[in-house]
Amino acid sequence: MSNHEANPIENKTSKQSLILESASELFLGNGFEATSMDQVAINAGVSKQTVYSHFGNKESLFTAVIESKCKQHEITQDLFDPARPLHDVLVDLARHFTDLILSDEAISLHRVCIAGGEKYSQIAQLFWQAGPSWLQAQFAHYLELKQADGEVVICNPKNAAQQFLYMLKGEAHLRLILNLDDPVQPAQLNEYIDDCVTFFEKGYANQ
Amino acid sequence: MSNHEANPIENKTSKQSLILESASELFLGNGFEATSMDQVAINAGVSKQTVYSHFGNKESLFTAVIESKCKQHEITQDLFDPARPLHDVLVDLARHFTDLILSDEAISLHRVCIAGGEKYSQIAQLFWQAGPSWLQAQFAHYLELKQADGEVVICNPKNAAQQFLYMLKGEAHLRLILNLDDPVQPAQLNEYIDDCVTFFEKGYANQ
DNA sequence: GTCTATATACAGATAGAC
DNA sequence: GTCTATCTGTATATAGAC
Repeated sequence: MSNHEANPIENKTSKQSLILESASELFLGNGFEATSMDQVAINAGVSKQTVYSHFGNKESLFTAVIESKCKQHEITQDLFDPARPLHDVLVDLARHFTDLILSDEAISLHRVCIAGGEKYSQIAQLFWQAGPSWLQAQFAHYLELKQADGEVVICNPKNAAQQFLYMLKGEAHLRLILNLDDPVQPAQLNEYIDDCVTFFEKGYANQ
Repeated sequence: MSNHEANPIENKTSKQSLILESASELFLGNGFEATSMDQVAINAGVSKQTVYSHFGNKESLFTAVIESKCKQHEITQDLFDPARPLHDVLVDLARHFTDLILSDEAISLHRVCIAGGEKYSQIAQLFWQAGPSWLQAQFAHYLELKQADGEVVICNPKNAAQQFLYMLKGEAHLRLILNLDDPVQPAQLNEYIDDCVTFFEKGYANQ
C-alpha cells in the first residue's frame, strides 16, 4: 500500500488550507507575536518545514490569514436598495452592523489588525478598505439619494453616515475589544440601538 | 572622590523613575511582547538586574506603566459645570475630548491596552475605568441636569452621552489606531466635530 | 543596590533524507 | 512535498561579586 493519496493535487491544497485554518485560529486568538510557527505546524498536523514551503515566512502567512478573513466578513449591499424607506434601512443596518462587528471573530480580527498595524501597515490597510471604508461609502451613497428625494436634510452625507455607524459601534464594541469582564447585555444593547435610530431620524429629519 | 551620590535615597527613586520612563516609551511604542527587558534596561541606562530588583518581572513593570499613564490622562470635570449652557459644554467637550483621544500617547496607550487586554485583563480594566467609563458618567450626569431643566428632551442620558462621545471618536480615531498612512485632515475633522454638535442639538432639542 | 556573567528555554528559519 | 534534526539568535530570569 502506497503512502500518497489518489489525488496528490487535492492533497496539496488540503494541507495548505489546513495550515491557513490553523494559523487563523492562533493569530486571531493570541495575536501575531504570541503565535509561533511551531504552534501553527502542530495545530495543523504538519511539519514546520511544510508551513514554510507554502507560505515562505511568518509575515506572509499572517497577511494571507488577514486577507482571507477580511473577505469572509462583508455586509450585503442589497441592504441599501434606494427604493427602501429610510427607517427600514436604518433598523436593518443597525442590526446587521452590530451583529457583525460584535461577533467573536470580527473582534479578534480587529484586535489583531490594531496590534499588527504598527509594523505591518499593509494589514491595517486591508482591514480598513474591506470593512469600515467600504460600508461608510455604501451608506453615504444611500443617504445622498434620500437627501435628493427630500426625505432628510443632510448637508454632508459622508459625515452623517459616519456618525450613525460609529455611534452604533460605541461602548459595546469597546468593552469587547478591551476584553472586559462584563460586556454590554443584549437587552441594554437593543435599547441603545433603538435610541440611535430614533436619534438619527430626529437629528436629520426634514422638519 | 566617592562613587555614590550625596543622597542615596534620591538616587534610588531616580533610578526607579528612569526605568518607568524607559519602559513607558518602549511598551507604548512597540507593545508588550515586542519589548524586551534588555531594551528597558539599556534605554534606562541601568543593568537588567536593577530592573528586576525594582519591578519583579515583566508583567508587574507593564502594569506599573499603564497605571501611571492612565493617571496622567484625565479630563477636568470643571467642564461639566451645571451653570454652563449646553452649547458651550458640547463645543468644549468635543474639542477637549478629541484632542485627548487623538493624541499620540493616548493612541499608543489605547492600542497597548487592547493588545494586552487579552492576557492581562487588569490592564484593560484600569484603562476603562480611568478613561471612557469616567467621562461617560460625568457627561451623563450633566445631561440629566439639563434634562431636568427642560433644556433638552433625553429619555436616557447615559445613552445620549455615549452617542455623542463615540460619534466624536469615529473615523479619525480608527484611522490613527490602525496606523493608516492617511489620517483625517484637521480641517475635515473640525467640520465633522461641528456637524456632531449641530446634530446632537437637533436630535435632542426641546422642539 | 547595583553590576557582570550565565542558566535555560524557545523563537524563526534552514539542511538534507526520503 | 514532506519530514526530522539542527543552526543561530534572543528572550526571561537568576547567581554571585562588589
